[in-house]
Parts: sequence; structure tokens; C-alpha cells
Amino acid sequence: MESLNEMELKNLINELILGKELAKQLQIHLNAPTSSHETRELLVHRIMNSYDKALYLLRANVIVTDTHSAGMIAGKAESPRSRSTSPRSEDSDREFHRDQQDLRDTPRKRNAVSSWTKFVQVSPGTGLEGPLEDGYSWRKYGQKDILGAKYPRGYYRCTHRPVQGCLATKQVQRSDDDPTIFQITYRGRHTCSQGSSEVNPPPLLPERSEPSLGVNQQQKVLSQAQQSPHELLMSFQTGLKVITENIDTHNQPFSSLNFSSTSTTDAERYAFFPSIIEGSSTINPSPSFVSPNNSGSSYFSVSPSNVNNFVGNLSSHPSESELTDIISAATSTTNSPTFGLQNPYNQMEFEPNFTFDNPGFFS
DNA sequence: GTGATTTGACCGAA
DNA sequence: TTCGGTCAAATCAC
Repeated sequence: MESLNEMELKNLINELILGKELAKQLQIHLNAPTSSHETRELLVHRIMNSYDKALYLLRANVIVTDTHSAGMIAGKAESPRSRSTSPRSEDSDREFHRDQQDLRDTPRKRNAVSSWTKFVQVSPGTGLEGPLEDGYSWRKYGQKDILGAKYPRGYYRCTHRPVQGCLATKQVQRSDDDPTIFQITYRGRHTCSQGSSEVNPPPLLPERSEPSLGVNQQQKVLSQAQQSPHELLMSFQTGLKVITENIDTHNQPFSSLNFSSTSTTDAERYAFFPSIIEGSSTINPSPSFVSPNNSGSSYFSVSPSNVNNFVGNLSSHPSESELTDIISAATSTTNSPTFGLQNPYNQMEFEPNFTFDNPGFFS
């Protein structure tokens, strides 16, 4: 495994320190006859969550190392979208056409198509499980039991393939170790109008469990789960209140708090650890930059400093106002329903058709 | 009736 | 020869 970068290392250390502090608290509560069972449970959950995040950091680093094309994970690496619709350099142009040629001429040739992988975790208790809706319409064309894998792999292709010849595909594989984690491997790029010009793609929300839902069913889930930004923020802040309260005097299940519940989602992780995705932490895409098919600035970006503050504050039990400020700052750049904390899956990554070499980006 | 999913068979890369 | 990826008929859902 490659060494963690400074940002990731800091986050990792923070999580481990937090876990240690929580363990100390648990020890105190174990020796205190007045301590309630719920409090102890709560601490156990938080400890596990802390370790979960730490492991996620390490795991993400493995992903960057091992993934064939890790653009989705490491922002500093080549984004798959960097070879998309508006190639700037000759090299990227050649690369683009070679990929297209590979897709057409040798569609079954393994590892010949640009691919990138992302890992998505869902909350087991929310009822919303499975791989994420990612703004594109996919049609399942196969499912296969994979050798050594506990769960079958689902094969999806772009719905617009028959009409527009879009060759984008994705594979969804549930993790053996953690069934709440899905490995989604995208192959090829969207050449359909949906992928290249859609202004307001559906917000990204979890699909149901594997085997996944159809498009219609996914959209049902979407409609059920959609909330306004204000509602999201309010609910988020409501959850934040829990963390600022004295756990000894409240028996509210911690699962209601996204940040520290055992049902940790990518929303939390990505909100806390954008460096997992951004790799070097030097890329802090503006909303207009992140997604070409989402010109409504639906993606909020979390700067490394914000994350440092966030993680640091989290470790020392930040006040509600501090957290609110952080969230407010983070959300101030957004004005669409796909507010990043609710739909984090794309906030730290780049849509498959994103182009770094977009002529307007670096200007 | 239409469109999406399921699933066994087939193909081809490794 | 094995196994991952795709095809296509059957089935399901709306």
C-alpha cells in the first residue's frame, strides 16, 4: 500500500485519537454503576464508527493503489472524465478514440476499456440500500456469480445504448467483508445526450438492495427520499444537536446522528474525508467545475481546511454553532436539492464524462 | 402491451 | 481450461 498523504494521515490519526478517547469514556462508564446501558451502547457504536472511518481511510488508499484507473477516487489522478467529450490534447484525444475503438471492435477484451471504481456504503437501517443512482439511466443486462465473491455481480449498460449507441457500462459488486459497501466499476463513457448535456440529472440517492432496482423503481426511491436543501440542512443540524449534548442524559439512539452512528454512510465519510476522493487534497473543485451535467452547482466542495477543522472539532466535541457554521459554509455554494451531504457520492468525484481539459475550466 | 429484469448459455481473454 | 462478460429468451412489473 502506498503511503497516505498528509491529509489522509491527519484524518486517520484524528479518527484513531477519537476512538481512543471514546474507549476511555467507555471504560469510565463501565466502572460507573449509574451509567446506563444505552450510554455504553452509544459509546461502543461511536468507537466502532470511529474505527470504521479509519479503516475506510486506509481502504480508500488501497483503492487508489489497486484500481486500474483511480480517477474517481483520487482527484489528482486522471479523471475518467478527463478523456471525455472535449479532449484538449492530442494524447487525450488519441486515448479517447482508442477507448472508443476498443469498445466497438473488441467489446469483450478485458481491461481494454477505461474504467474506474468507486466504493459506496449504504446505511443498513435506512431501508435505502444498494448502489447509488448516479444521474444516468442504466439497464441491467446480466448478473454473474463471481468466483470467491459472496454476492453476485450485476452488469448494467446505459439505457440509451440501442438508440444513441452509448457504450457506458457499470458493474455493481457487493463487498464480501461489508455487505453495506458496493463496489461500482464504470467502464467506458457516456456518449448519450443524457450523459453529456443533461442539465439537471436526478439527485444521487441509494438504490435498493442488490439485485438492484430498475430505473422506475430507482426513481420511486428517489422521489421518496428527496428533500429540500432546507429540510436536509435542518435535519442535519437536528442530528448535530445530538453530538453536542450530554450523552449521559439522553438516550436518543445514536443511529439518528449520521456522523457517528454505526450506520455510517458515504455522506458522512465524504463530508469528513474528501481527501479520500481527492487524493492530494489540492483539488478543490468549484461547483461549476465538478459536473458538466449539473450546471446548477449541486455539488458542494469541502476544502481540506474545512475538513481539518471538522475532524478536529469532531474529535473534541464541537459546539453546535461550530458545526452549524461548518455546514453552512459547506452548503453556501449550493442551491440545488442535491446538496452534497445528502448526496455525497458525486461531490468528491467526477462524473464519468467530466473533462479536466475542458477549455473553460482552467481559464 | 411494453419495457425492464432474470437467468442460463455462449464467447473469448487469460 | 477457467472464469468474467455478454447475449437473448423467459419472466415479471407496471
